[in-house]
Amino acid sequence: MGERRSDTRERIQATALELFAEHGYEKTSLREIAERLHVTKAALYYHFNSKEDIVVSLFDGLIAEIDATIAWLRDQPRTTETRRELVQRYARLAHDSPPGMRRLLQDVRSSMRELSVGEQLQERMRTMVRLLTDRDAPALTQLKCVMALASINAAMFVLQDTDIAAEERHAAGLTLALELVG
Amino acid sequence: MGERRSDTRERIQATALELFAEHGYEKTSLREIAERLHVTKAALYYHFNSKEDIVVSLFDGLIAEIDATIAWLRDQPRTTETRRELVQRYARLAHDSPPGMRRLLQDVRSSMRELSVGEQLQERMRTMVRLLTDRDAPALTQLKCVMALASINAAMFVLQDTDIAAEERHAAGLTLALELVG
Amino acid sequence: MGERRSDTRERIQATALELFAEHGYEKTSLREIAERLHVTKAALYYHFNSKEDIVVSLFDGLIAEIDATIAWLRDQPRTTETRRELVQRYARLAHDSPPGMRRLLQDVRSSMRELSVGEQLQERMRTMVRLLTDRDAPALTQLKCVMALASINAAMFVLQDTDIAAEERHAAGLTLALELVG
Amino acid sequence: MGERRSDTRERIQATALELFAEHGYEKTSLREIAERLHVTKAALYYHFNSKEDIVVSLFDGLIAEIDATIAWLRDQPRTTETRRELVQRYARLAHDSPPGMRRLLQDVRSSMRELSVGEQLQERMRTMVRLLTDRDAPALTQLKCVMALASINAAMFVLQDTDIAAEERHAAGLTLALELVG
DNA sequence: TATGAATGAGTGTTCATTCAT
DNA sequence: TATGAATGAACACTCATTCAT
Repeated sequence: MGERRSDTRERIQATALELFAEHGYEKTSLREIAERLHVTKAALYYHFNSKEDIVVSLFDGLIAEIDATIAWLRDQPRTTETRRELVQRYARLAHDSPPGMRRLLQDVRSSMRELSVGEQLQERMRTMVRLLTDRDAPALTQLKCVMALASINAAMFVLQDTDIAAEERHAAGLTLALELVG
Repeated sequence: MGERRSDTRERIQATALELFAEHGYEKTSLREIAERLHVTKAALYYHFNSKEDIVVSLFDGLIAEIDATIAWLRDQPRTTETRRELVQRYARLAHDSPPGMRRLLQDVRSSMRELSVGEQLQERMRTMVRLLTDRDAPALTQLKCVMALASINAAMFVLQDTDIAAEERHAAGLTLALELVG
Repeated sequence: MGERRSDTRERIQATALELFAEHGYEKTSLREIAERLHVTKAALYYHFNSKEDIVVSLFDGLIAEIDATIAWLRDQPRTTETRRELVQRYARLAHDSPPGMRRLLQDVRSSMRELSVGEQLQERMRTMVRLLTDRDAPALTQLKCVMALASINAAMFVLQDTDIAAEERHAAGLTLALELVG
Repeated sequence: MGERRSDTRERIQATALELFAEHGYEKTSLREIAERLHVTKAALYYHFNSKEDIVVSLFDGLIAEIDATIAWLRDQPRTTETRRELVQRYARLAHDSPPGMRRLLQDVRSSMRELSVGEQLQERMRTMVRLLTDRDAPALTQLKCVMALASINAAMFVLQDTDIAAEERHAAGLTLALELVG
């Protein structure tokens, strides 16, 4: 043997991500996940403590990376250069996430409103914005910061039905984001 | 005489809006709505055919206004001036909607994904963007258009925990939107 | 004026008969009846005391006629001639009933099991059979009697998908019935 | 070891059959079934996908046997001998079914009108009749065929309140059926 | 002769979760 | 490392019925 050691946990995560992205967290039932994996619901509970635990596990790599970014950000001066660098890091993060991840992220505010992980993510976002601008910067400046990050996410979805390629959409998002943080 | 005649329908709508905005459409049950109104669930069904019917009714004023805007838009040349005018109209629409409405709107993409009314609203949004830019405009241009409208919505929510007043947030959203379609 | 005097009651009966025959008594709701008549459910309650009251009213003409037949039957000798005469009367009754009525009759045993009117009708049937044969006649004789009457009802329905005309089906039912009591 | 392994599914079927036979399919609620079994409604859904699924499961042994009979019938010449043989097979089927089954069967036409399984059973019946007689046989002949099978069912119920024993009733039904198919 | 508004009790169904094996 | 069996709480929805107007 050697490094077998049940990939089931990973398979659950992958399937859950697929389905959460497709129908949303609330509308996806554990039954669906289990069925698509040809295991029983109870099996899910062997690997995770609850439904929420599954979604949390999906995000914790990302959250760690965001935390690292925040840590780095704390040591930087609040200059335009820093802001551009942050935008680029964030874009890379988004770009390297699986598509389901990005889709899920998009919905965090609404579908996962009452989940702790939702609150955690939003908290991180707020922190980043706070670290990017003075807390008493004008509303417009702060809004631009927020929309910069939002643009990167949005780019992947809002032009989906056009014939613009994914890479081009991503590039457009990054360009706009950079423009917004000036 | 005058305006008696059971305002229950309106009260249902108001309460539903409150709760949908607070917890999302899916997570709000008819029981909650009924209880908050001190009526039975069955009473809701006297006034509406289904849960979806309630949420639809909340949106249909707005949808009509968007349709009017779209109709107007079709007759305009695709100039910067038109774009600015549209942004202003849209901002006015958003500004005049009750806060719950705006919140609900924010979540249309995710919480109301499988509802016909969700699809309808997104379709309208796509139409507006298509009418604002050439269909073969560069991705960046199109994305800016989308983010312009998004900024107006977002302004109300993303800076909510700061000490910036609602009016100032709204103004910032409008300013950014104008800049983006500029 | 003169003989106006609301035909609503009759219209309710007609519509109820239609729907009861189509979907069965249980599966037909007062809402459906009311909607098809373009009146409110409450209007039904002005004309009838309950849902059961409606179905009872549909049958009471028929029950009266059956009672008359039973009264006549009591005075007859239990001869073949009497049996043939009864069969003919019953066939005429069935033939003159609206098709919905016959269909409903067919289902009395099952769909209206817990309704008093169902029990009443079955009771009448049993009485007729008892009056036709000695109570200690062999099982076969009694069964034939029952099946004779059943044939008349069944004829209208069981061959419905063939290309045999209604009149011919009815005639076949009568012929078989006569043969059975013969 | 041996035959442990939760007989719950079978117990659900037995109880459902009882209740369906007693009050009809529509009037029997899952709550009643569950209560009589001292389980929760949700337990029923562990074993069956829906209420209809339960009733379908009750019939599928019978349907298989009817299908076998039909298959056999297809290979036979349409002689009196074949008809008599069929009647005997059918009588055996009926005789070997639990009483609730027969009762339920009796009501298929009316209480289970909108259920697929109801349509399936009726379809089988029509097929048998078609295979028994030429499709252009006189109405009377076809009707006799139908009533032959009906007699076997009816015999068990119509004389139930007399003091005739079940076995004698069954025999009478068979005798009449044989007489009818000539 | 109706209607508008509402109710209480019920329906079938789905869910996340548990636990002995 | 799983499964079979079950639960309790909820859900959207429908029904026959009532009653003031």
